Amino acid sequence: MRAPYGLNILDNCLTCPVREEHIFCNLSVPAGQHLNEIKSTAIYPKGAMLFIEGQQPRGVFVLCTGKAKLSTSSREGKTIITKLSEGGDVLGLNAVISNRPYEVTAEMMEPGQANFIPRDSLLQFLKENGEVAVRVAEQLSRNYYTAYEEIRTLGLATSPSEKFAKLLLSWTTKPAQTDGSAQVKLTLTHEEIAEIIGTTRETVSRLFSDFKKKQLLQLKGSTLVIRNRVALEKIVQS
Amino acid sequence: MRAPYGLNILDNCLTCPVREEHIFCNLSVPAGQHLNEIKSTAIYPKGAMLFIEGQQPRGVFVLCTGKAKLSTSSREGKTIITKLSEGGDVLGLNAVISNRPYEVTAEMMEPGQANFIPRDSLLQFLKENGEVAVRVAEQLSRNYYTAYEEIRTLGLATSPSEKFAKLLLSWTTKPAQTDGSAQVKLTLTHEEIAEIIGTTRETVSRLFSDFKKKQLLQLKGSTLVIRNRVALEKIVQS
DNA sequence: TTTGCCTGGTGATCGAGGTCACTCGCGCGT
DNA sequence: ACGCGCGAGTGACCTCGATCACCAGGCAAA
Repeated sequence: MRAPYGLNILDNCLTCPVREEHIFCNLSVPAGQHLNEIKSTAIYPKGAMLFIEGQQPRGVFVLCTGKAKLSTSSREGKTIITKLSEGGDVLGLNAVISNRPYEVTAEMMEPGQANFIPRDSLLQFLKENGEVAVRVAEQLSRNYYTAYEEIRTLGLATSPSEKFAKLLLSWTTKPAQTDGSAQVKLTLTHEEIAEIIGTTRETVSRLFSDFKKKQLLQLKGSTLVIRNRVALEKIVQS
Repeated sequence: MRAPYGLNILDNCLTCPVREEHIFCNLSVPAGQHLNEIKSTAIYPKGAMLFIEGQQPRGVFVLCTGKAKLSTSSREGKTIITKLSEGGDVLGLNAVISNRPYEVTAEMMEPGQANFIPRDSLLQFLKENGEVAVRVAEQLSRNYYTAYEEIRTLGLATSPSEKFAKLLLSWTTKPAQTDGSAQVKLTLTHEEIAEIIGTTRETVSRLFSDFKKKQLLQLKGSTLVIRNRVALEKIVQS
């Protein structure tokens, strides 16, 4: 099955590669079938807005492929990115459950597919499937912990270099590699990194220069190489 | 019934003055009785720690009277206060539901009574009382929104004066009074205010001076008088 | 190719606010 | 009365990072 933007559509949750981690997919057969009926799927281009901060919640989006960023802005235009989402993430859950406006804007950074589940159908589905409701509660509290991590970063880690180091480490905790070096594909612009750690484009640029000079990292094309993990951890401290 | 610290113990949830707003109190009779059996109650002095960040969750605390502050700290000792709690609030809910360590420390600021519900009993109770489980989910998402408000304050409202103005306004949105002035009893030290808005004691002190000079506020003993609400709102902007 | 536009790098400047160092005043216990 | 400790007010200093202002390279559309 072919689709726009050169992507294949995943129209069957049973063969979906993100099936395992997914709170709405790895379900009992009847529940899964019910969910298949109420969901609709679509491919979104880069830059597409799944939903915008302040909108009334229409439903949740289940990101299958692609990447999205969640952000919130002030009226003067300052923006912070609060989370980067990948395949398997459920977006807009809190707003739907509490029936309050979306607290963030969700924008596609890389084209990808997302399933949409309308609010009413979802709530009905949850009432009928207690098992899934429990997963939703767990997901909500995971979201809450993520939010608190953000609060700690913004409120306690004072200097940009500290936050930058923290971010770099968060990108490489997953592979937990070898000697002390690790590689990451760098897909964010300096501007976006600045919005994550709450500083300016220029400062991020200077931080890269600094850290390169101090042998903490290295750039091979768009691949970021962490050279000295322990030194980064010492910068983070807090 | 008399108790330490000159406080009366509320031993009956049915006559509790915070009964209405309380997610665990305003229940059906059988559920309320069940809850009464699994809860224990105690009076805590000022400075008492209900629980500490990082501890495994033992259970939730239902604050009946008194005030508590929730805070999180970095290793170097920097602290931010994330929430001030009053009668009716449920503390530690997220940690209990998700079985992760308490994400904050809860410390009594004014002596008061709290009911304790052990984790196991609560989870069992929730399984048997779906209605209450729903309220818990709603409470979780309320907590989440509060956390996001905090993220916005820390990440978007850049200057201390902006955050300070925001805080002052948050203290007086409730009475929504008369002409444009409002009164609040000031119970926090400058140090604590600094920990709420993420700055230093000295800066808070200077902000009070500044705002007094600009006729925005006034101090009568420990009573804070907001003199010019609109001007504060203009400072907040964002 | 040319023309933009977006991203990135870097210097210069400047001001807000953190830090340090006092002092003052009040309440409290002995 | 005395000393003590805590909260508060304020001046002096100095650092860090935001801001402004350029410029260079890469990439895409015309």
